[in-house]
Amino acid sequence: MAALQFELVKESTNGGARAGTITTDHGVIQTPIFMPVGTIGSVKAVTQQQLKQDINAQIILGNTYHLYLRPKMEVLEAAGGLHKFMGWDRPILTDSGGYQVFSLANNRKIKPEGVIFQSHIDGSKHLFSPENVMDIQRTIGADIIMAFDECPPIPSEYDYVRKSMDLTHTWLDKCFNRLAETPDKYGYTQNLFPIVQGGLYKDLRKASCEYISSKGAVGNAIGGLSVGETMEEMYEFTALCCENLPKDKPRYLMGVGTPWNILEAIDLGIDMFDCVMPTRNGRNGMIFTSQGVINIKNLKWAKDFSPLDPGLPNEMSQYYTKAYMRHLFVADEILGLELASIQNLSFYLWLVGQAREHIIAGDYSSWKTSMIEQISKRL
RNA sequence: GAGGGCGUAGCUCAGUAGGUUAGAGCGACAGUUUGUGGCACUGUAGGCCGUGGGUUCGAGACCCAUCGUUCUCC
Repeated sequence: MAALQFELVKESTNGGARAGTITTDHGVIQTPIFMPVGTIGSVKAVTQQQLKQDINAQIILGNTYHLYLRPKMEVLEAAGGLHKFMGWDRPILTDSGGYQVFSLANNRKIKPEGVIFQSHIDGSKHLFSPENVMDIQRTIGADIIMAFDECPPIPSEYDYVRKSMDLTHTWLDKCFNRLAETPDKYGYTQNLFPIVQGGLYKDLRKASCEYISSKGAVGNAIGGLSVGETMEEMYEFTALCCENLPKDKPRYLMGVGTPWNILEAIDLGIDMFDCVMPTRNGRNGMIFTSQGVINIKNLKWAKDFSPLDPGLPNEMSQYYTKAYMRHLFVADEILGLELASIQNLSFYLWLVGQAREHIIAGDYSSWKTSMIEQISKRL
């Protein structure tokens, strides 16, 4: 089996946007792509069949930290990896748990050799090091695995961010070494993506990009954004990273974002995205549609019997009405969570598919401007 | 018929020894959510405190009457 390959299909002439294909041992991904988040082996409220048939997800995410705690490695190993365990034969990417260093800040301690986490489930303590995070990701068996990094909050002091970045770089070397020492477990290739850090400091970001680029990885990720900065800062630093990361490798902007964030970042040269927003916000009643954003709990939808999203080709978006969706949410019905998740993910996947088509057609920038205006409206 | 309990926000109820603009939970309405611990979080509106008298500087609290409701006994 072969390492991940990235092929550029088309590049914009008046921006950084590009269309490409990523080939993995579990199939091809057409970029730019959005990857639904399935932290513990489940894209919450959505079945694998729906992911394929309704949403057209090409790759999904898992999370090392969460899968390690549940169902635990012995189960995943016995199952033959996460693909078989959850019944998903398309590509999977696992995040390393680096983000949990940030999001579970109250329950961990950072040391040079790794991070000691206190489990949010039973309070037990676990050391996550670059080495054992690689081992864990070997057992989970994702096609793309992420380096173990530290994601400092924004704002953070320069000295802290610099030290944190150095630590992330040191850990990166250890990740590569460990991966080289250990064989693929399930007969297909696992590909390590390093992660750029450096906070909101241009010199650090640039240095991090250079260091990450020097590793010659098959793909590269930008971390440490969408953690408290303004939208302008996020775009500025995304642009800076794109300029300083290899052109011929996929670029993954971690944790981003809103639909309009994604369209802007595509224009800057990003190929891959993931975000909990379509699923988590969907479960809280925020519906993304091709016409704009809906808070489905609002009274104004109570008697609106128009389709949830008349602009999507997706069957579910045509079949159910806004009024029915509001009813499901007000009544706290489980089906509402499911339909909202499917709608939002369908929309995200539709949107990046449209972006790809317009990149190939050569009119991405003008399309992007009008599309952002349309989809960011509050309905 | 006799005796007792209870009437405070849409609902369920708190309201200390009578002391400024009467509170909570739920519900309603709205806002937030960016490499997912947490169908979560934040806010706003909504009350002649059943009604009418009285005591008092001051009553949701005390007294009288009245209406409603509920329980026990005959």
